[in-house]
Amino acid sequence: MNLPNGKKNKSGGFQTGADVLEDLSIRGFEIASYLLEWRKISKLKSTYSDSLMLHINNVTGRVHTSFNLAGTSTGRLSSSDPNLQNIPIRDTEGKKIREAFIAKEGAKLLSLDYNQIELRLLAHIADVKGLKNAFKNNIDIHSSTASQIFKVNLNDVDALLRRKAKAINFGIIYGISAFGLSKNLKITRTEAQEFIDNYFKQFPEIRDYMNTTVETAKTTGFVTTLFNRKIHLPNIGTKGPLGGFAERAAINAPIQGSASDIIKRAMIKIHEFLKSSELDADLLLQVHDELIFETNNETIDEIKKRASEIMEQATLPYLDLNVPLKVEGGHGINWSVAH
DNA sequence: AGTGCAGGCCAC
DNA sequence: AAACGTGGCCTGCACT
Repeated sequence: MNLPNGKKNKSGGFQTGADVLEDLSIRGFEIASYLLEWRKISKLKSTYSDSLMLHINNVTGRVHTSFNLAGTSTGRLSSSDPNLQNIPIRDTEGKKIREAFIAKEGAKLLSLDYNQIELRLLAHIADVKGLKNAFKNNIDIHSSTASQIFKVNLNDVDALLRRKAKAINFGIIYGISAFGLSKNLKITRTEAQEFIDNYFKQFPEIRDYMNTTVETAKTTGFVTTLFNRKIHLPNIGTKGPLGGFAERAAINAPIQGSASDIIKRAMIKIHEFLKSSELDADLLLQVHDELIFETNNETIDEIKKRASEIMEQATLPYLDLNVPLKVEGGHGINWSVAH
């Protein structure tokens, strides 16, 4: 179509992913933006609108998922038939899907989610002073990070600096590379490498954590969560791309895995609490760092208070974190409002 | 008609 | 050699 040539995929065709189309669109090729729009709408229609209808149970009138308790390497749950852990939330069209999930008459949906649990656990596990201080003082973590790595006052952190710091914070949890960060932020690899160097200069404990974690994994073949659950890494230490994937998984697994241990402990404690109380509430869903309840209108505030407290204290008595866990909540007539 | 893979894209 | 972690579902296509 006389479009500029892009990269080939392994089948020999041109890549047409969203990042490629976005670039073409910016460069004035209108067809790319139309295709992006069509892809977005058809994704919502086929995967969510059409499919969820077919999953409505004709006895209960509800959609019921299946949770797989042993389907991930890190200890997370997974959800299927339908997957209710990837319901859209980000853009306005997607939010309309969430609005379709409504509470029964006389009740509301209550969503309680852990604020930045993975970065908090990284701060604890790697004993990162710069991160721990920010969390203890309740400062927005991405702004705080931007302030520290770009050497500006907290008040002078603008949206762009915060966005960059946020991308780095996420990248760190995943086992960052200059290549990945540059692609994500649409900057050069040199710039990305400078960001990463600055980051490690401000938070040297994180570099130490990454190095020792990968070394341990190479020696033992596994890493562990804060609750001593093992995660095996059969490809660690091998040559080639698989070895690289295993190293990044080794860095990520203790963080993601510990977070999943914690929310599972919270779910058990909340179940026991609800069973022993007279409160009218049901735990409907878990979405990795979030629990969604359906609660009687009169008991929302009580459930919110008690369940949040259980979630925040869920590591006890086995483990006392040196960073506070924080739970935020919202409620409403549908899932979009609740979140 | 069923199976499997690749590419793409939704969530945390 | 690939290039940021964990998943599941959809379409299109090749294959049996």
